[in-house]
Amino acid sequence: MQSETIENYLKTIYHLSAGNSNIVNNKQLAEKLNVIPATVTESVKKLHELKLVIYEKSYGTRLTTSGSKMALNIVRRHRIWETYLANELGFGWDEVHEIAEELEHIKNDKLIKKLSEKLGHPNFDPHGDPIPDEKGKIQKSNVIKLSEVKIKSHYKIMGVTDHSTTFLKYLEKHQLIIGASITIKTIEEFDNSIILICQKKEVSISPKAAECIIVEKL
Amino acid sequence: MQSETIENYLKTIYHLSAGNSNIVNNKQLAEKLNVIPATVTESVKKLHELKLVIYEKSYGTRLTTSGSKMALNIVRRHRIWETYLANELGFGWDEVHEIAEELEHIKNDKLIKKLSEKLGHPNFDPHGDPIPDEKGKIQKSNVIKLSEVKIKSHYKIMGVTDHSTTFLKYLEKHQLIIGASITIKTIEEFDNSIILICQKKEVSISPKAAECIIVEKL
DNA sequence: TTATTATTTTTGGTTGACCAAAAAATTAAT
DNA sequence: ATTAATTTTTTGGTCAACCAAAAATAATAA
Repeated sequence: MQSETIENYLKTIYHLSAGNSNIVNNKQLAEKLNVIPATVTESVKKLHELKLVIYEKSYGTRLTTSGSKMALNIVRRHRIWETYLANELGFGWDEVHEIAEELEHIKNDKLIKKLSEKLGHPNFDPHGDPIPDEKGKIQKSNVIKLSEVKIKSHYKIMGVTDHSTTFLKYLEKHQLIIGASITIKTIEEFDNSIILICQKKEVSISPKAAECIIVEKL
Repeated sequence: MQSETIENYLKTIYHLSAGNSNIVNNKQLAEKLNVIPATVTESVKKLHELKLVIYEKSYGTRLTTSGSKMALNIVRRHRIWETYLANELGFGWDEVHEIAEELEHIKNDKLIKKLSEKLGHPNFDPHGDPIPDEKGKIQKSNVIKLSEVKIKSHYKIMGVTDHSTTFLKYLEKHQLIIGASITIKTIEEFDNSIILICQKKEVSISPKAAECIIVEKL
């Protein structure tokens, strides 16, 4: 089995099992990997042989310890590259994923080490997703989307995932400033709008906008 | 045919034909690509179908205009990456080639554009090899190794291709400074040592050291 | 020019990653 | 519990990129 194929399978199993070692089924995998389930059956058998997953017939697949280690390393590479592309090379967040899908397969640990160093060894990527360290350890994040906040809690606005001028204008109009602290007042039952207090003013944010705003729990 | 395979064939044909459209034969290609000649026969037939090369049976292969364009683009990508790894990420010149062999296949023009921009659109890589521009144009270089200089000519020391401390000590001892102008006095017939004048002092450089010093003709 | 050597091509075969369709097994619904 | 729907696996097959060995062609030397 080719290393790029292995990496893509492990990464996908990792994501589908939500970081835990939950069981993943063939149909899901097939969908994410753009192959048919029959192909997945074949592949997971081989990965089982390689002791990277535990595959139980007609039941499902989960990562072994070494498979998990590899998966975390790929996730690390992917997110380091995304962060590097965004922060050091000025790419938009909408562009970085696709390029990182290719770059993540470059096999050179020193390269990732250098990139991480340049970035100041970040623990989170621009989307707020954690970057596993060299040993695969993940730092728990308090960073979520504004659309996921709980009522009456306090947050800090960390950034946005949409850089369009229309969205930036929206932020300005609603007086939302990156770095500002906010308190969630209520969430409208009718349309899920979020009513929050920012700089002592009450503002209402649409669910669509809330999807694009990254906040950190205080 | 997979794009990475195509790229490796075109790049290799380009190098073996020395930038011109000289004919390349299967044996040479097979050697460089680490495959047997029979495989090359098969592949160049396909490349001919794709109009990227002109393959004449039992005679040889050369690049078409579009094949040449592609080859130059790969060379560009390779050398931009090498330069970036060396200049921006602090890799040694001995390390960059291998990594660039992988990175050159990442298909994203904007990425190369950004890297080139960061580097100030260099026309030459750290080895003195020219970097083709976006259109494939190559700037003729006056940069050569000290081992290739002509007698009684003037040069400027541009850099070195060996970064070991032993070599750097050698340079110091011989009072060779990057940026300094030099004049070639003679070349020893016996052992090809180069006698040159640098900062008004006469020094003798061994052929081995001369291989690692990059100079520009003035 | 003929023999020898080198190179190229042909032929038949492998492996990895995939697919389509049929069969088997599992899960859900009545 | 039986049927129906879904998911999984099996079976047979493709395609790209490779190889080994034999046959054909070209180049070189005697």
